[in-house]
Amino acid sequence: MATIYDVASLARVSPATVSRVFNGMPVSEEKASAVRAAAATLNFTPNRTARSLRKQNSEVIALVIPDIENPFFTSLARGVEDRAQAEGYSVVLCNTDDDTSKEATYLEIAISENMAGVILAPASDHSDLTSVLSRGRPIVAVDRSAGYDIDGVMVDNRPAGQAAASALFKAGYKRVACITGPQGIDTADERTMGWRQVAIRQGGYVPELYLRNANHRVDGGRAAMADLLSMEVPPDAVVATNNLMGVGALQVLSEAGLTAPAVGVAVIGALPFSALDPATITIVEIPARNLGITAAKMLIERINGDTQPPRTIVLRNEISVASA
Amino acid sequence: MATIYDVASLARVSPATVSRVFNGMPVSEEKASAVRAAAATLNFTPNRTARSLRKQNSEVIALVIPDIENPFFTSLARGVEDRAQAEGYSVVLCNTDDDTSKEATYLEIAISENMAGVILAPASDHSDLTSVLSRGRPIVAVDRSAGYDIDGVMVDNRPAGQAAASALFKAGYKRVACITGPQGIDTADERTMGWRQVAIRQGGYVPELYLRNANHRVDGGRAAMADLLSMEVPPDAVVATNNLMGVGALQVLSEAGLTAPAVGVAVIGALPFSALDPATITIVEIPARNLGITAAKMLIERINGDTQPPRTIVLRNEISVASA
DNA sequence: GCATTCAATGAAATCGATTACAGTAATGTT
DNA sequence: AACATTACTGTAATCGATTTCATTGAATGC
Repeated sequence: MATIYDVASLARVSPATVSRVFNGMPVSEEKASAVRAAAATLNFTPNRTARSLRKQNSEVIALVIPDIENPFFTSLARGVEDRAQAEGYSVVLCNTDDDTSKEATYLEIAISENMAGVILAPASDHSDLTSVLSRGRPIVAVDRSAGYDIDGVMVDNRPAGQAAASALFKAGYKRVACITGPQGIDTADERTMGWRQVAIRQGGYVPELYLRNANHRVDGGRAAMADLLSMEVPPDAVVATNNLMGVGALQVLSEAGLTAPAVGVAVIGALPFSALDPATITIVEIPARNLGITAAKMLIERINGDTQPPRTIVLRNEISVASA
Repeated sequence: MATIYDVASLARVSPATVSRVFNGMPVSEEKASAVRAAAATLNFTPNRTARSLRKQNSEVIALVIPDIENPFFTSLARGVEDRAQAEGYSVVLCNTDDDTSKEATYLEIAISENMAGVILAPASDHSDLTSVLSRGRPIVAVDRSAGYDIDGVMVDNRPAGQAAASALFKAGYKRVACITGPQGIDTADERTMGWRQVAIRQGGYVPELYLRNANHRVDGGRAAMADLLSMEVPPDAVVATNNLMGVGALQVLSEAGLTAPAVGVAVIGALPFSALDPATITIVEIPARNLGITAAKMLIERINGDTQPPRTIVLRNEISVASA
C-alpha cells in the first residue's frame, strides 16, 4: 500500500506537495504532473482513515433504519444514496431492527468514525441522540420524528389515514377496520387518527372495536387480520397503516378465499412486489424515495454549514384508489 | 469529545495504561478502576478512526450488493448482519446498481478505510478485484462467482432450474418458457441451463424460442412476459430465474386475466411480499439468509487467520410445488 | 542478603494523511 | 536598487489511538 511519502520521494517533492495536488491547492504544473505520474505508477490512493483522522470528518453518511427487509426503507435508502452519490458522498446502511440499543451503537460508531452526518429513521420515540447532538454532528430524522428539535422529513400521515378510510367508505363498505403499528411511533399513531376521524364521522359502528396494534411486519399484519376475521361481526374492509402489514392482511384474506370486492383493502405505502392487480386495492403511495432524496439534500446543506433553525419538511402522498 | 489523554490525566495514569484497560491487557485493578471511573465521567469512547489507523484494520465488514431493493439481497444482508453482530463486527452495505465502476469505488473505499473484509455479490463476471486482492484483504463471493480463485458461497443453480421446469412439465404444461437474467451472470446462465436440459428431454417444442433475457428487475420480467404473450403460439407456463422477474411476469399475467392453472408459473427465489396464495405457484426457495450467514462465517474465519486454499460452499435449495 | 524474574507502567514512536508556519525565488513598485 | 508582494514549497506539528522499549519495584530462588 503506497503512502504519500512513497509518492513524494518518487516524484522528488515533499509529502505536503503531494497532498496539495490531491486536494486542489495551488502547485506548479511541473511538480503536479510529476506527482500524478508517480501516483499512477504506484497505484496510490489516499488512505481515508488517516485523512479522516486529521480532517475530523469523512465523506460518508450514515443511514440508520429499523428494517432493511422492508421495501419502504430500501426505497428510501435508494433515494438517499442517489442524492449522496451525486454530491460525492458514500452511504453506509445500518439496520437497527427496531432496537434502541443497536441504534445507539450505530450512532456511536457513526460519531467515532467521524462520519459527516446521520439520517435516522428512529426506532422509537425515545431514541437517544445525545451523543450525536453533543458532538454537533448534523442529523436529519426521516419518516418518524425523534422527539428532539432537529431537522426532519415526514409525510402527511393523518391525511393518509383519512384518504385510505374515505376511499373504502366511498366504495360502500360499512365496517372499516384498521391494522396499525405499535403505539409510540408517531407515524402509526397519526395514520390511525386519520382513520378514526373518518370512521367516527361515518358512524354506524364502533371503530375502536376494529382497531388492532401489530408489529410493523408481515407476521404482525397476518395475526391482526386473522384476529379481525374471527370476530363475531367481522369487518368488511380494512386499512393497513404500512405496506408489510398490508401484505400480511392480504395473505390471510386470500388464504381465506376473500378477495376484493368481497372485502375492501386499503394500504398506506406501496406494495412493489405484490404481483397483484393494482386495480383491486387502494394504495396511498408514500413517496419513499423522495423522502430519502429530501433528507439527503437537507443533511448535505447542514454539512456544508447551513445553520438556520431546524426545519421539518412534509411531503405529500398520492392516492390511487381501487377501481374495482 | 474526550480523548484517551483526558481520561489519562483525570485518572492520573499514562495514556498507554488507558489503552491497555480498554484492550484487556494486564493492568492493576487499582488503576484499572480509576480509568474506568474517569472514562465514565468523561463519557469516553475510543475514536475508531485513530484506532483503525494505528491497528491497520477495523471491525467493519463491507457487504457489496448489486440491488438493495431486491428482497433476495436484503435477506442475504440480514444473514450477514446477524452473524457479524454475533462476532462483534458491524456491517456496512454498499449498493452497486450492477455497475462495475460503482463497485470498484466501493471496494476502493473498503480497502482505504481498513475494513476487515469484503463480502461481494459481483455485478458481473468482469469485476475488478485486484485492489482488494493485492492488499491481501479477505473477500468472499456470494451468490455469483467472480472469476477469481477466491472463497465463495453459492447455491446449486442448475438443479434449481431443473426443478422449476420439471415441476411445470409434471403438472401437465407443454410449452414451458424461461425468463432469465442478462448473459454473463453465471447464476442466471446455470439456471437457464437447468431449464433447457429438462425442456429438451421433454421435447414437443423448441425451447430456444421461449427463452428471454431480461434485466433482473420487475420491469425486465414484465417486458419479457409481455413479449412471450404476444407470440403466435404463446407458452402455457413460464420459469422466472429470479424473484423480481417473477413478480413482473405475474403482474403481466394477472393484468391479462391469466392466472393459475390457466398458465403455470415457477419462480426461483422467494416472493416474500407477493400477497399471493402460495399454493398457486411453484417456488424454488433460495436460502438467501443462509447464504449471508455462511459467507459471514467464512469471511470471519479468514479475518481470524484461516489460510487454507479458497473454498466454495454450495447450499441446497428447497422446492415448494404449486398444489393447484 | 544478593541475584534473578516478572508484572506493571510510562515515555516516545508510530500509523498516513493534512496544514500552520517559515522560507525562497520570482515578479512588481517606486 | 531597495523593498513589497506573490506564489510555491518544505519542515514539522497534529489528529487519537496502539505498541515497542526501557524502567521500576516487588517477588522469588538459592
